[in-house]
Amino acid sequence: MAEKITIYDIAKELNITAATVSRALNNNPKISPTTRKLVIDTAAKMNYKQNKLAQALRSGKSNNVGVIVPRIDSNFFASVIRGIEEELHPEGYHVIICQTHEDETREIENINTLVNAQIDGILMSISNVTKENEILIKRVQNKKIPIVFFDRKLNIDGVSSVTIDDFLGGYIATQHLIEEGCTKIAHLSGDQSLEIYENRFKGYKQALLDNRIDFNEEFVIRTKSSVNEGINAAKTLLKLKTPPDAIFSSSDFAALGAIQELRDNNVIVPNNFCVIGFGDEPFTKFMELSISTINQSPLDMGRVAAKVFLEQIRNNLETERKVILTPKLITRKSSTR
Amino acid sequence: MAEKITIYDIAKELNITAATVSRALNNNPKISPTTRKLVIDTAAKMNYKQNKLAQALRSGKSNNVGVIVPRIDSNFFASVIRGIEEELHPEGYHVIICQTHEDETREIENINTLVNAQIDGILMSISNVTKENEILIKRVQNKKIPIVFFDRKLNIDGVSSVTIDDFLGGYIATQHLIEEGCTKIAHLSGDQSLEIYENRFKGYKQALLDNRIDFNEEFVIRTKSSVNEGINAAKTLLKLKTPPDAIFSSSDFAALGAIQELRDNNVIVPNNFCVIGFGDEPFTKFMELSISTINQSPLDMGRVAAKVFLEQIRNNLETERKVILTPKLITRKSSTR
DNA sequence: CTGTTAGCGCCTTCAT
DNA sequence: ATGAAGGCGCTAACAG
Repeated sequence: MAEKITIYDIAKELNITAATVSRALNNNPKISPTTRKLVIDTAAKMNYKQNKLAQALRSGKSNNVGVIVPRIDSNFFASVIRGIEEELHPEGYHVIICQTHEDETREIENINTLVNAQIDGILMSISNVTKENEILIKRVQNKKIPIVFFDRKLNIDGVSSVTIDDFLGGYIATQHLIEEGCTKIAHLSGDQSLEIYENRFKGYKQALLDNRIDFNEEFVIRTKSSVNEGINAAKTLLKLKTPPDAIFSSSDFAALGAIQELRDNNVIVPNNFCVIGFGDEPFTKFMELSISTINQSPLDMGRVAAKVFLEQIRNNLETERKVILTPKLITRKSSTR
Repeated sequence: MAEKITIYDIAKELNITAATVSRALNNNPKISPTTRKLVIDTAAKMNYKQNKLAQALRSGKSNNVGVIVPRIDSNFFASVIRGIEEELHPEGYHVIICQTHEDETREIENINTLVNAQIDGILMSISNVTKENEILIKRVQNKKIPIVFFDRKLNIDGVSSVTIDDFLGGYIATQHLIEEGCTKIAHLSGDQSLEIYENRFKGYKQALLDNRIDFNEEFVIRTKSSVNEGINAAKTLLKLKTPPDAIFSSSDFAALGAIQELRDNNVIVPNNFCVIGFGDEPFTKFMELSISTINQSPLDMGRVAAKVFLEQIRNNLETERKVILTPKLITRKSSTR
């Protein structure tokens, strides 16, 4: 009862050949309706299940795609993956998850093992911008394996990507703070070798410029995306001789930390100090002092990335697509007076 | 340059046979060191990559495991998956993600497609308790495919599981509220056909009993795990002629909703009303009025589930394991006076 | 130590 | 409309 049933078993049962069984099962037009029905029925009766592995080896298509992210337990990446899975599942693809933990070696290793596993495509958010992984990715591209970047990308000709307009995100966040009356706006930035952080920073600067506000180098602090680093950044900022009156943080977590530190120093948010984050993490909405932020629609990002992948597969990678989604300003209490 | 290199190409290059190449590459002892080095070197030179698909078909081992969860974009499941991935990756396994969205049909379909894809095991959190999926799971079990349940399980002989002690979780949460001086404790429960919710409820009742507090049917409200349902539940509770003075919620989200509604009705938390949730979702810690909760150590749960799977594989499923992790009480502001 | 053979399960020419 | 044969890439059994 636990035996593996193959098309040969069905063939033997019906005194026909495996090829016929295969054809019947695959809706091949040149097969008699009688035989087809017979085959399908006995296949069901014998509880036959197609071995996808054999089919994959034969066809060169595994129906698996690899998704590489820094880590999966962040709401952003989990949501993107959800979008990818939901879009790809109906098309018969499985989603294989890999994490890099921002580690360059792991990133390279993940790409290699996915390729060896004969995945049909890679959707990834880059962790490290290095020559080495760029070379590797180009090599994968040469093997005609579609690659789609989402969020954090590398600029490579012919490689598609789905991102949001981070420049615009930085711009509207800053513009919003200015409209709320803030003039001394600090910026908590991430690693600017990653485009997303560079662009948010540029958007920030442009908004200042457009409003004739001087850019102040002291107001820009490099932080990781964590509550603690936000706390430290706020400490630094408060020590300045002319401290800022607002923060645009590239990370919701850092924004939260900053708010905590501000409050600990009796700075009243938002009355005396406005804060806006980036990412629309769930907690920003839940706080009593809800945190303004920029929404990146991760679910859509995943869906679109998946669609781009499907398009690539269907058009033989002829079309390179650089999709740019529009960030949405979410104004909440932390920046509204 | 983008050609697929196989062991035959290497064999031809060296005027030996593919079998020898295979042996050399697989560290087969009976091969001369000279040949081995030669093979390995030219393999590297030719940029040979093993085709895992062929190996999988040949060996009957795909080195893929399927993970089925209701959805991936919840911190709990994402963390479990992270744990699974981290434990299994070094062992050469890939993790395939499937979501059910609590839909019974999808759950069954996911199991089937994973089996067809020749995965080496299934780790899952059950979405629906039905005869149908129990039968299917037993059938998978008969095929000698290891199954490991985590968190939400089915009780099936020979199928391993990793859960937390939900009874204890419900008990210590309730006990804590009692120790804070609460006597009229309500309970927001999930779907009690799922063991986890049934057991949390039982733990709640036992704690009441042990403290000689009468159980009040009116105080138990069935909610889904959402902020809105928490709000509605609180509304209902506040309308009672003798409303409760505390809530033990099986869900952090419902707990949050309840707190919001309480505050909207000028009930002061925690002074006049204590609330404790379940799950230790990130936001519970971040709130200004941080929410007490029960931690389920999802990362460990994932790791242990993965270890149990590996054990099953290695021992030919001979050992059935029912691992029960200990929940941790996290007391925060919402329940501490 | 290495070559020969065969087969994992499937599908797709090429014949008939 | 169906059968025969071969191969996707790999490895294990059997020889020698």
